[in-house]
Amino acid sequence: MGNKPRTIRRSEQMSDQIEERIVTGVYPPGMRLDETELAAGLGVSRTPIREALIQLSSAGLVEIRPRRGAIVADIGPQRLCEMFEVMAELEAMCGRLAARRITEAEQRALSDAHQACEEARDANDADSYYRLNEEFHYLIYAASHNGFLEEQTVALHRRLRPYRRLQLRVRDRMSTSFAEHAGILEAILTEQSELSAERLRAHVVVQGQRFADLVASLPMLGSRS
Amino acid sequence: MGNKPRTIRRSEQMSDQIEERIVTGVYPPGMRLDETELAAGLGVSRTPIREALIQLSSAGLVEIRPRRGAIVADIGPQRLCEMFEVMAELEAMCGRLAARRITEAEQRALSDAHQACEEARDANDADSYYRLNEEFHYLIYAASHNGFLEEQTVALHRRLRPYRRLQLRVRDRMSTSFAEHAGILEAILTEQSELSAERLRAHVVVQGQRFADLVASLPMLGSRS
DNA sequence: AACGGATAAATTGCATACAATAAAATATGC
DNA sequence: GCATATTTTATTGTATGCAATTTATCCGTT
Repeated sequence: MGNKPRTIRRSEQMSDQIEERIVTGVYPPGMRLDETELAAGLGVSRTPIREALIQLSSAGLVEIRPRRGAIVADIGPQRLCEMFEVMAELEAMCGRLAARRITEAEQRALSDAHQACEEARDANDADSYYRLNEEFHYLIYAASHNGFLEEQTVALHRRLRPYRRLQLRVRDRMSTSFAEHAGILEAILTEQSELSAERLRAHVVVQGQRFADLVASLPMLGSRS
Repeated sequence: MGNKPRTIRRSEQMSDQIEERIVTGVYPPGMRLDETELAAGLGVSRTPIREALIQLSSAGLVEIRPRRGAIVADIGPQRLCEMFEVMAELEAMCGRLAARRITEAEQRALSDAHQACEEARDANDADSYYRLNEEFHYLIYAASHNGFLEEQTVALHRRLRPYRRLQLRVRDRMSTSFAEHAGILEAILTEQSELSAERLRAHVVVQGQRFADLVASLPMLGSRS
């Protein structure tokens, strides 16, 4: 697909770097992000760092408190549930549109992705499954043929990523997830738009609920300086 | 309601200023935003301006092309339709949740807002109606009791505002809009969540379509430097 | 010894200076 | 005379310096 103008701005690169470290948990929620420290660590001046932090703040990944510095966004259980609620609806919308608009090539790609998930499940490879699961979902977003919706959904997905990581190890996660995927795939391939939407919504909602339970059990996680 | 920590950052203020001028059409889509010029005009240095532009870029209101400066986002008809499609779904979701969760106080406020709209319609006061219409919708967002959803919906609403302005003068816009509002209000007050969602979706979709027609008729508007 | 206030240190926010790149203008060759 | 190459100019991107405010430390008082 058409790759964008490819920015060479340092602040963009810094933003990507920091975002990567946030979503992979290197910088855990609540961690303080010192501008000078980051600048020194990444080998640039404070200016690109500041610009990157502002960008990440707009994306909701960090929180900037005036005169008090930036911290990795530490989203409370309440708000997290709200975000999953919206995520479920966005995914449902992607599914509804995808069922109506998916091309044959996209159908094949989606089926392939599903099969790849199956192999990862059989191999009990959680890391691979996580990655392939993501690809499966992203293909649905793209098949909606609504570029704006795709972007919004991807953005929110990324934003929830640091929290989703926590539920990787839940018992039988892969099997239930895969079974749900099968239902979703079938609904999309048979162009049942409302059924696709419904199944995707349920798929995400259950993730959110699972997650909420997990959060409730773990009192709190790394609020480090 | 709870007002936030109230930032004193200049870049935030600049961002608000520039956003205001964009959504009110003072800075029309496609217009070049010169950092030095803006800085001089707003009485600050380039730094807060740059930070503001980055923020607005994240919000989708301006587009920053590397080394080539920023322009007010000029969204094509295609993408605009996509955005209205998403907007319709977000509003529908707000309506669905609002119907289930609205409090009695919020019911009264919503009814009052509706009545205010009626008065503006009777007075044939388009400007007032536009403002009151916005309030009506915002009350529904808030009544969803999902703060994240509310934020996202408001953000997208704002982003579409410069384009919505164009259809203010469509014949009988107020009357049809008001009639649709009546149906929406009734569905919410009787707690019919799916009906609320459906009517809100239709209400927004029709806006999007009206707008698309309008865009198609006007070949293009102000792409000036 | 604990609490409160004053001073000191550190960090953010803004302004300015400089460097790098793209656009414009001018000159040059055919 | 037009197209192309080169210089000039303007604007963005980055670094640094300074001021303002917050946070930490230290000392005095109760």
